[in-house]
Amino acid sequence: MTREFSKAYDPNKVESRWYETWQKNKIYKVSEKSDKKPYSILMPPPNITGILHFGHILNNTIQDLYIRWKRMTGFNVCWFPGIDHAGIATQTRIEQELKKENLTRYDIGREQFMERVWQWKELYGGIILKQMRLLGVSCDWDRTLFTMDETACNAVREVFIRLFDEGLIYKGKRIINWSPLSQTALSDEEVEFREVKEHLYTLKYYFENGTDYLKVATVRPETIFGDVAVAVNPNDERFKKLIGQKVIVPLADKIIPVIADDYADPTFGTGCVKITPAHDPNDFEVGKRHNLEMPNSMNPDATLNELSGEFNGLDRFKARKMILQKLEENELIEKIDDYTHNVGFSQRGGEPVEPYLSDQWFVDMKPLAEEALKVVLEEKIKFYPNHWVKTYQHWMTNIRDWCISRQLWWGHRIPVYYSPDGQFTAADSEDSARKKLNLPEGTPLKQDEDVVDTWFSSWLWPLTTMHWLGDGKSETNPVLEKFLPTDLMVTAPDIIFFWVARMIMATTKFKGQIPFKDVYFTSLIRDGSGRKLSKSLGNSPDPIEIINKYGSDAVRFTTIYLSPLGQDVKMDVDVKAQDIPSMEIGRNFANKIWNAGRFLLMNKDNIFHDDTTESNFKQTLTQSELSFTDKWILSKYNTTIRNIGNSLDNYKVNDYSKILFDFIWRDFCDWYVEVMKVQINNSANIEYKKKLISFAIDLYDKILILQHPIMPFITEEIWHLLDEDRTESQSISLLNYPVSDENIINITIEENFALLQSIVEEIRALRAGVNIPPKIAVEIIISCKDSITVEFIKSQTEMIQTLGKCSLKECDINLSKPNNSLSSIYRENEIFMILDSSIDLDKERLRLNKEIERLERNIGGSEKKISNPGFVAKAGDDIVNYEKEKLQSMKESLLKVKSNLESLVK
RNA sequence: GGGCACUUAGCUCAGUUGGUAGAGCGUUGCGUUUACAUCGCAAAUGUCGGGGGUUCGAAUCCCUCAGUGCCCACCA
Repeated sequence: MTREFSKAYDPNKVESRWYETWQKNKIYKVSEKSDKKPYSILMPPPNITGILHFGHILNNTIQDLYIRWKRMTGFNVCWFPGIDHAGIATQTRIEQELKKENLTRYDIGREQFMERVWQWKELYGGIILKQMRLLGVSCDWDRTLFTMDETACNAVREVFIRLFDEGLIYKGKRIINWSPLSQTALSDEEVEFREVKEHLYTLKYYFENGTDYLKVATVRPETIFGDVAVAVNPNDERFKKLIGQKVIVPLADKIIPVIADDYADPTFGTGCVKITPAHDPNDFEVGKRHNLEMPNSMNPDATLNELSGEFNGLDRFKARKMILQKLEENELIEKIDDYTHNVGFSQRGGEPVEPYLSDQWFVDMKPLAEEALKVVLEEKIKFYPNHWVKTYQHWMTNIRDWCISRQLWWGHRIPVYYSPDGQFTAADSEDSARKKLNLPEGTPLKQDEDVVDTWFSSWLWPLTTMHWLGDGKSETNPVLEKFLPTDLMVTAPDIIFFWVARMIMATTKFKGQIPFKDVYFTSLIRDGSGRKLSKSLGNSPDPIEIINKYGSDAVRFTTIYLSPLGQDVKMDVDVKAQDIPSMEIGRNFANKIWNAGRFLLMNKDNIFHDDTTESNFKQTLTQSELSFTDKWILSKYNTTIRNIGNSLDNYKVNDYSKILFDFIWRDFCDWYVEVMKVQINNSANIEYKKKLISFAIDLYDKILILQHPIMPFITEEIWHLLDEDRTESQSISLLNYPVSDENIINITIEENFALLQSIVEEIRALRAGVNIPPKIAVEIIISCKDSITVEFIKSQTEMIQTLGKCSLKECDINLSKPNNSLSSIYRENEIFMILDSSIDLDKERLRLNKEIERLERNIGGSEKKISNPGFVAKAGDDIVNYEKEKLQSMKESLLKVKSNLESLVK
């Protein structure tokens, strides 16, 4: 062999070479000018601080699979890649670096800080996109968008202004989720609730004049310095007469009223609740209703402030301890109970979120949600799996305003300008702000210091990737016209609200179009004990290591193979060894595919060398030269193509992988190749052999195309090896995906081949049952149920003999069982295996007895069914007839097995 | 508290419109036949979570109970 075709497949020698070649030849370059039907996908942009994890692998493999498949089925595909600036994560990263130099961002100032971030972005920000290349993703990298690119910035600004002008963005003083660690507001979606075991402290709030006190329960005694009232339920008889009286806040010497509000639940705690409007959303509402003051007793870093007297400057949790101590000393604690409740934690920082009263910007979501819900309920956008629609609907109908301002520097700065006298407006420049506010030229304006939530740029992703500017002047362009709406969005379900829902809102609102037609919610990858793979849990091996170990194709295949639509995937992770052993599925499969190709080429070479005519291999078998098995594999091949199409159309990607796995391994390798060997060995006709091998290579070529979307590298490599004329600039990924030819699918042939397979398997089972070594060719006699079967089996004598390692002595109808023989029945055909006398027959008797038991059991069930008048009357004719035939067949088999057993007893 | 999903062989999961169950891994036995030991051949293992209902017939449809996972809300 002249080619490099090692015994075992080595992905490391293949994968990176091909990726470079594809890039060099720009084969995935996209033009919006193509006449082909468009097909597009938006790549969910990974964070610039991120590194590749298994979520990305699954997600991008699915996308690449569809991109490659659609590209090969005649579409002009465009996969828009990109990367997200990830406000909080990135800023935190840079601040950590500054900390090493004993600096804070305030020391170097906003401008310099931004420079640092951009420098960092240039150095490390693209790592994850480079890692994704290892996966073989076939996107057009020239179209990569960064959410802080100028066009994206413009769009964010314009959208902000537009919503502001429509009154859909407003500024408000509200209780928001405050992250003390990042010192910024968060949206509701960025808060995770976890169950925490704490204590419920019942404190004594003494009446202003008197020795009696009110019992007030709280889990957060550190917030007492923000108390402005104690609320009781107006219908609570116990406290009715106390309403309007004054009590003293413990340790604070502050006098507050007892008020009546429905919020107080008489059945909970003591029935009295302290009202701290600046530190609890419910208390805030009570405060508003009663027009109460809203003193803030905390600093942005969650230390107590000067309101808290001697506790000023203490961290909230330390303060709690100290305050409790002091309360204890002053006998102000009535009792302490264990208490388990849910506490909100910052999703990114991991620390408990502080409900915090502050001025923030909000988007009024209700007007946007209406249309966004409609397009999903009307199935203009379809969710796969469909059950996510309910989740989506629930969120959309109970939607709350989105807090979009972040007290960060890294991000899109809020385009709002303030005049010295407190007027403000949103505008794209100071000048236009002055105009909007009717201020004289030269009036100094101050821009808002805050930036918007990262997701405020992400929600425009369908538009910004396609160069939409949002300024009303360029509402469309050739890219938008071609590729919007996109066809598929592939994403994890955990960002359905963060991202999917908001993209739908933004695109319907600003463009009047849906952003995508189908949404595929991927599985979540979990470890053996069901935990989500994550860096913080330390249960996620580095995907790069796994790819290096098993190959990208193997990782792609295994991941898809194990990921059913709509269900999470458990993988046997071995973090210590940086290993995921189940990746062997894909690696072994790749090796199998490799070796099948190797087999074909070895044969091609052998036959070529034997050939004196030197004619080429372009000639293949004619229709009349096709053998039964050739026709069978063609039928199976076309069935496979049809099934693949159905699976992919319905987003059953793991079905797709299984269909190909079974077809290539079970049908093509286990059976067709084995039969092919017989066909080659049994023919002396070199022309026939050449045609046969050409036929097989031709078929294998197409099988590789079928497999290409899920295993791009190995299929490209073998496809090139199979034909030396193929040049480097040619690619299997640009070929047409085979189309199923229904006329070639032949059920009769598939059934007959199944009979052949079963007969061979019966023979193998018989000899395995008595441990006959494979070198001994046993003698077989087959007694068939009819002459058609006799004819068929005789035509397959060579196959049966070779595959069953036997010699077929006789085949006819109604042959009787020879002495010293084993027997087996398959669909009323009896197979006898002649033994050389001395073999112990006990095992065989046991086996036959078991078979009799099984048959009798099934016959019993079947008879019961048929004798049931309801069954015969109500079941369909075909089912009743089928049942009758089955019963008849089983009965005949039973007779035969019984008589075979008797012959052994003799 | 509300919602969604899941419960099938030791493990991970298939099971299309209801007709008494399949695959891969693992286990056991045999095997080195010139594609492949990252392989081949064969074998064993299941009252399809419990109970009830609809039906001639339920892993499949309905109800209920139990368990697991996730999402939403979040009473001090």
